[in-house]
Parts: sequence; C-alpha cells; structure tokens
Amino acid sequence: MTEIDTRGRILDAAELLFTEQGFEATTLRQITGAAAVNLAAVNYHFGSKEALVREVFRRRLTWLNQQRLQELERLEAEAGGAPLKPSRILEVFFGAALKMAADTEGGGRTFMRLLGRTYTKPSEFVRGFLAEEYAAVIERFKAALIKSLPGVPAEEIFWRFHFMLGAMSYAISGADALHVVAPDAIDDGDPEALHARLMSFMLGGLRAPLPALRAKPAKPPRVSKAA
Amino acid sequence: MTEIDTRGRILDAAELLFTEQGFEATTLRQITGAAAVNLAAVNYHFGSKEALVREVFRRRLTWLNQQRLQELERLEAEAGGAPLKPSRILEVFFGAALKMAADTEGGGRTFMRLLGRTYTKPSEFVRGFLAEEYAAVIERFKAALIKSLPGVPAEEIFWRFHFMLGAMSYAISGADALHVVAPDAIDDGDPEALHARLMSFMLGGLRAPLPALRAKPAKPPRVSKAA
DNA sequence: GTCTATATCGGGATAGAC
DNA sequence: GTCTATCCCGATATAGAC
Repeated sequence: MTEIDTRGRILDAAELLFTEQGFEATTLRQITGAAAVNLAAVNYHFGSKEALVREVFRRRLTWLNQQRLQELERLEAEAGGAPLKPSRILEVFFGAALKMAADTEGGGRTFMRLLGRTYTKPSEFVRGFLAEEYAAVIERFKAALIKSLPGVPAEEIFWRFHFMLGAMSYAISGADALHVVAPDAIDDGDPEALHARLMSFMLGGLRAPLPALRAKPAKPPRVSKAA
Repeated sequence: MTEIDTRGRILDAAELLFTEQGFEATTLRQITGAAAVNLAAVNYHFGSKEALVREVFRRRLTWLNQQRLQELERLEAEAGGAPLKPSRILEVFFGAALKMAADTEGGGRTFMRLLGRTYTKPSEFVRGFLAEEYAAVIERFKAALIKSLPGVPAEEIFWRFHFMLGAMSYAISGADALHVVAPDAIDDGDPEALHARLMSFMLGGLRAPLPALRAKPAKPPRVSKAA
C-alpha cells in the first residue's frame, strides 16, 4: 500500500510520532520501528536525529509558505495597488494552513498540529530554522495587513496577528486540547465548519475597537521608591 | 535569599526547567542541580518524576481556578440572576490568568507559559489530571457565557472560548513565539497593555457575526464513488 | 544501501550509611 | 531527611559484514 522509499517512510513515521509525543520523548527506535526500516537508516539518510527533525519541518513548511506567497501576490496583482480586504488576506494566510490541516490522509493534519505546538516552544536548534522559513511570508503579510487597515497602528496589527496564530493553533490541535476542557467532545471532524468558525472569530478580533492603552511611560514603568 | 525548603526549591527549579525545555528533555539531575539539593531528594519527596510534574501543576492550578470561581460567583451574586456582560466574564477568566502571568518574580509567568503549551499537548499522564482540575471551572464559565449571549449557539460559544484560550496562550508565550515571526521584537514587557490588547481582540472575536455554516450532512461527508 | 552488533553515554530509580 | 554509590535500562550513534 505505502510504496514509498525508506527516506519517506522515516519522515512520515517521525512526523506522526513527534506530533503525538514531542521530539524529545520520541526515540529513533520508535521511528524506525513504525517505519519498518532498520535502526541505522536514520543516521544513514539524515545524519542525526536533529537533522531529521529539521527535515520533517522543511519538507512541508517551504511548500506551505510558497503557496501563501503565490496566492498573496496573485491577489495583489489583481488589485493593482489598491489595498486588499482584511478578510481576503486572512483567507490566504490561514486558509492555506487550514487546508493543509484538513488533509487527514496525507499527514497534513498531523503536521499542522506539530507545527502549532513547536511554534510556542521552539527548541533552540529549530528556532533559527523556523525564523528563516517564515521571515519572508510574515513580512509580506504584515505589510498587506497594515495597508489594508489604515486606522489600526502597525503594532496593534502585529499583536492581533499573533493572537490569530494562537487561535488557529488551538483550532487545529482541536481534539488534543478540547478534550481537556470539554468532557464530551464536540464535532471537530468538519474542516469546513472549523474554517468558517475560525475566520469569523478572527475577523471579529482583527476589526475590534482599539484597546484603550494608557500612555506608556518613556521607560521606567515602576517609580523608584524614593518619591 | 531564597529561604525555602527542599521541596519548594525542587518545585521552583522544575517549573522553570520544564518551561524552558519541556518535561521529557528535563532530567532530574538538572532539576536537583539547579535547586542545589541532592539527586535522591526528588524521589524522596515526590516518589517519581511524573508525580513531580503533576505537583508542579497542581500547586498553582487549584489556586488559579479557585480564584476564578470565587470571582465569578461574586459577580453572579451581585447580578442576582441577571445575565452578566460577556466582557465581565472574560475579564474574570482570562484576567486571573493574565494576572498570574504578570507575576514575573514569583514564577507565575513561567508557569503560565508552561501551562499554555502543555494544554495543547498533554502527555497521557497529565491529561486526566488537567481535565479534573478544569472540569468545574469550564462548566461554570460556559454556562455564564451561554446565558450572557442568548443569540449565539452554545456550540459556537464553545469554539470561541477555545480560540480565546489559544490567543491567550500565545499572548503569554509572547517572547517565545513572537521572536520566531518577528525579527525585531515588540514591547512584550507591559502586562497591562497586553491585557488590554488581548481583551479587545477576544471581545471582538466573541461578538463577531456568526459564521455561515452549511447545513451539516447527517453523517456521510464523502459520497460513495458509486453514484 | 541495508543489516547486526556494539560502543558510549546519560537517564530514572534505589539501597543503605549517616 | 539527606547523602553516596550503584543498578539497570534505553538512548544515540557507529563499525563493519553483507
């Protein structure tokens, strides 16, 4: 059935196990066992466990981010210099992720759950790598959003983008986290419904009234005890 | 300076290391080293590494959730049966967490970062424990929100609550995650500003227009290939 | 390129003196 | 209640036959 080569089998097995257990808790023995390949194959094909981890991310992330950039560029070309609607921008960025997350068969769902979690706690050796993969995309989408929401300060947009990433991460990890708080699970199996729910939530958040921020002190947030 | 007993020193050190590295990657030797206690002390005081992990969560979580319940009950008593404003409810639930997260000195911040991440990927032996700790709180807040938003279906509220948890988690993990996507960091050091930003985002999301959901099929989402 | 066998290391846990 | 010393296991990685 799965007629792929050793290298691919290892990557698939690793992806799944990393998602279920994290890198640290996953052993090469588990991976090679699940992939039905020899223990030594990992070091032969990837050189080390860390290199394997990086490759698990790389093969999907570069593709995902390329999709996002292409879509955004297409929309911007269509608009011919006019700002895009926020909903369109979110649709491209998060839609790509949700689409991948909806791919239960091909392992996309597994990967997105892994990504969401890793993102919050990047082990030192993944952090630099992730930053590199994301740099271009974030820059472009941030710019598009700023242009799209002239009334909203760039800093606020950035934070809201960050919050949205969090919401998406939890949305995708759904089953994992929901069953903690929800005694009886709710659907979770309908990607389209999830997509619609998340988008409306995000748009609501993105367009919310600006928070009333107290004028921030130049630097010293705490007055010295001597008045 | 830190004049606390062995047990407390171990808990503090473990909390910090777990947050930085995860449980799996953290060794008892690191913990006892950082706490400046003997290696055998962990097993003496807690029985096992797993029990230590649970205790790290328990000591802060029960307190946090008690605070939430007390606050909510106080508000509900004040209102005398009338529904609460959504903003008040969110303020209680997330405010308690953010307040704890703002406590840089006492380790509250560290703990909340740990919690946010664990929540998405509960190791089997923590999941049951977390569910138990949360059951009562979630039930009460869910009920309050449903009462507070008569126009919104309970299922939608549940999802939005879930999204909000994700947003908060990322908000608190701020530095960790932001520096991945943001080449140059943004403030992140101002808890009050973060609080205000997050609240306005969440309220916007919670009150967003309902998503247009296609009537969901009874069960078979995929038609059989035989027409 | 795939296997077996093994080197080397560091993990959690415990026994038993103090 | 705290220490030292140690057991036992399973981890990554590699050497070398096939």
